[in-house]
Amino acid sequence: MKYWLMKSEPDVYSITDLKKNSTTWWEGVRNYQARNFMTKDMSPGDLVLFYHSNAEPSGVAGIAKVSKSAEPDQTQFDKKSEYFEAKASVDKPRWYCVQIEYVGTFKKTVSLADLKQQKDLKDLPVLQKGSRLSVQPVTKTHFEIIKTLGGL
DNA sequence: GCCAACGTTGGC
DNA sequence: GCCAACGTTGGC
Repeated sequence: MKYWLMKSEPDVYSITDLKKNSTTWWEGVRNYQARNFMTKDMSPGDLVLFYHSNAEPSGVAGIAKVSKSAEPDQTQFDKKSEYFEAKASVDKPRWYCVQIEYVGTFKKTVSLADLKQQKDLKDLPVLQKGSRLSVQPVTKTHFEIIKTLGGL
């Protein structure tokens, strides 16, 4: 089993939305490295730190898990979607996404400031300068520390 | 709103 | 295959 951190802007899709919907396809990822993590390395059952970016405060808001392995992201075929990809076709999809399922919401978001205070988390990818990747692997140790900080 | 960091594109 | 220009991300 692996552990991940996935970013979302809560104005677009928050942990509360995921709780409401129970599951969601993680559509809209348009970065090759993030895509490759989803297609090659993620498996159902993997656990996910749900990270709110561009938020007040930004930080880890809860836990989800991978419920279905990667399939073609349908939004790339939709001309009306902001995620439309002209170079993709149903025969040759370019973008993929996994389905994730709600697990739990932290009592209080573990903010970036909280994360930075933890010496044991100094190597956490999301804390590194210029870290923009929206799907990142995290170690089991880091996952457990953050889960505990979040009260789960 | 600013801007540093990073990814992608496209001319050559 | 290089690299300048451009677009995006995301903290502050």
